[in-house]
Amino acid sequence: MKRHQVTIIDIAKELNLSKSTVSRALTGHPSVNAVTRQAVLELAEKLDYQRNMLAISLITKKTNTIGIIVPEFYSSFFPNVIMGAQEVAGKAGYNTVICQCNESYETEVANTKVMLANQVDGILVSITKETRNFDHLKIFHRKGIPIVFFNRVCDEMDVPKVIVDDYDGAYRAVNYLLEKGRKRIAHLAGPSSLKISEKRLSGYKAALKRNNIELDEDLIISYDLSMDKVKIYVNHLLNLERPPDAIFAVNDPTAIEAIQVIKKRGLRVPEDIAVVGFSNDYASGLIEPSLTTVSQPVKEIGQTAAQLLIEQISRDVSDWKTIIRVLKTELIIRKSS
Amino acid sequence: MKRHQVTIIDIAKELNLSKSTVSRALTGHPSVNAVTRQAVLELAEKLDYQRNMLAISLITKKTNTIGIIVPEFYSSFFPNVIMGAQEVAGKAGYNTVICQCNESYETEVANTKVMLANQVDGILVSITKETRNFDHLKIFHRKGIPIVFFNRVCDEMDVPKVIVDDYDGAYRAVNYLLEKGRKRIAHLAGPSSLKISEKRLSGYKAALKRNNIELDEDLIISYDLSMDKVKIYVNHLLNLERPPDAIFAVNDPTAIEAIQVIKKRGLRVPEDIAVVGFSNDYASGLIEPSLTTVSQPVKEIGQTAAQLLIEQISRDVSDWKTIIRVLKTELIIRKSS
DNA sequence: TTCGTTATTGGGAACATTCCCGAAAATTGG
DNA sequence: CCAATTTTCGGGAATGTTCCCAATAACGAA
Repeated sequence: MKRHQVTIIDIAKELNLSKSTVSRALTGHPSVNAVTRQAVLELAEKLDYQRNMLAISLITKKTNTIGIIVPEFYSSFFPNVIMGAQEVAGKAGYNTVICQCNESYETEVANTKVMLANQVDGILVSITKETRNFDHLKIFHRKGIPIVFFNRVCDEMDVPKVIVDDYDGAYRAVNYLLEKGRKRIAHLAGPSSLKISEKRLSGYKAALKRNNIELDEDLIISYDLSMDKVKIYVNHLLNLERPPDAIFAVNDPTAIEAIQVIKKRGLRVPEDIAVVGFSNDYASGLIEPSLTTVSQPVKEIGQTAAQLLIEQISRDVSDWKTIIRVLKTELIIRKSS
Repeated sequence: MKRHQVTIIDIAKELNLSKSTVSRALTGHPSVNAVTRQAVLELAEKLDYQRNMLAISLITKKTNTIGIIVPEFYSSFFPNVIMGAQEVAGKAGYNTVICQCNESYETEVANTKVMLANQVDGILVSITKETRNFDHLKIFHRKGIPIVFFNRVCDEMDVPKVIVDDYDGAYRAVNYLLEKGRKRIAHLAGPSSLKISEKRLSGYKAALKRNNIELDEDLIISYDLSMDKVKIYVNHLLNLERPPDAIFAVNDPTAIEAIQVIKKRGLRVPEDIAVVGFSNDYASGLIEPSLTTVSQPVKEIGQTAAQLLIEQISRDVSDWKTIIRVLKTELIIRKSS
């Protein structure tokens, strides 16, 4: 049973109209008689007519689809950002194609090709920890397809970005630890390829400086965010001659992992060593002791990113804005500090 | 600067060929001279030609896209299933459109329309807690678009399904609690509209019966999975004249929430009351005490679902199979029991 | 040389729509 | 009642491909 899709031509024939008229009636074009329109609409309803978006997109060169490329689904961060983005995209009539890269640069490039082939009207992207070359993303810019970065942004591209004030968040977190009397604060930093790592690191450094604490490079460990390594680094820190009395982690999963390791060693959090994370993931309120962390307005990140993208899409290529929207963080103080 | 998309006609003109020949060369059709093909391929490369999938899909009536509809992104469950599904779909050359419904029936129906409009080749779906009417999904069946359910399946449709043995998992969990000497085990059940709730409930009942424990209806609370209600129900249970000494929750978020409430009341887990969940979410290993739970092969669920769907797509409508794939669960014993 | 074959290629319909342009019909004003 | 509009509609090109059917060229064989 080959099912023939109902087309405007079917409707046209049945009503003795031309496809042009049916098209106009369906799209709400003003120059069509009210009765005719009514008849078309009714028949369309009756035949369960569905407009063929493929054909429409082919002509209009617009798919009403945006792509979202995220590096991972490990924590609750990206799923939540996506929810925010989908919410405003959906309201604006855009569909969403989501790609998750498993933190792999190659997958990111491949996903990028998928988006291109699918002719998305624009993309939202947060890069993987491996991404150092941005040619695959610059293609979009060259082709006139809007792109908006969020969270993990690309510094060498002049496009809109949605970030939080990582520097300030880190600064406040470390400052808080110092106020609480901590003297030796270690930092489990992310890879230097990511701007967020750098910013959080410099916030950390600034807080120390402000409090006249000398920077001890031994206490700064930059790693690639693969969770299995956390154990090694935390143990390394605890084995130092003068171990830290606090750890500021680049993100919550790292902080959570660190707490596990510390507890396993028989040390107490926060008595022996305080831990602070970044992001306020779902899990951070659950772990024992609950994690002090710098909370990001996750959903809002997704919303503003999508909004910016949609504005960009409707705008003309010539006057793309390179807005950088910086959202506020909030220090959530819990038991781990 | 209006950017003219490079088409096969551009290539054809430049090489003094017809678009037919170029098309054949590009698609690897055998009946085209080796030199011609080479020339076409090279020029295509040089011009950065990209096939227009819209046009191709319009003709072939195949978009190479599958849709995934999930009820929520709250826990790590669905993101992980999606990762599994995307993995096998991607390898088979399929793109993925993901929709998340916020547990809203209406959003699900809307998302369903999106999928239809986008002409997906098939969909993977797990219904919302509100879904009781399945007309919006039956449409796919009628239109000859394959559909595969996973996790939260629809009982009244004869299509492939991927589930775990919920009955068995619940049975083993409750049985374990009984072996540990618990006498009054409460069950925080999910809404009866979901098959998984029912199955887990009956596994619970079976385990009690098997151990000659009389069923106490007061200990069974069926709720709608909205987290804020857990507090009320757990408190209600603890206020009973003969409060339970264990709680078996329909899923991990519920169990985790229950633990929080119990702890807040000053009771100890598991000494005063044991808690067991279902799914082995990311958070369940982190909470204190760590949660005993029935683990599901999450990624595998996504993989098999996608596999089943793709088989269905390539198959002819006439001989669709209605396979039900039941995966195994595993009882993960941690500190909460 | 001529005919039958095979290897290549071209032409054009089809896919479902939109949109521009012109034509027919209806309405209005004087 | 006729010209001038305005309203309403149809025709056909265009979107970028695929695919079927011919047509042309080349190449042997008779």
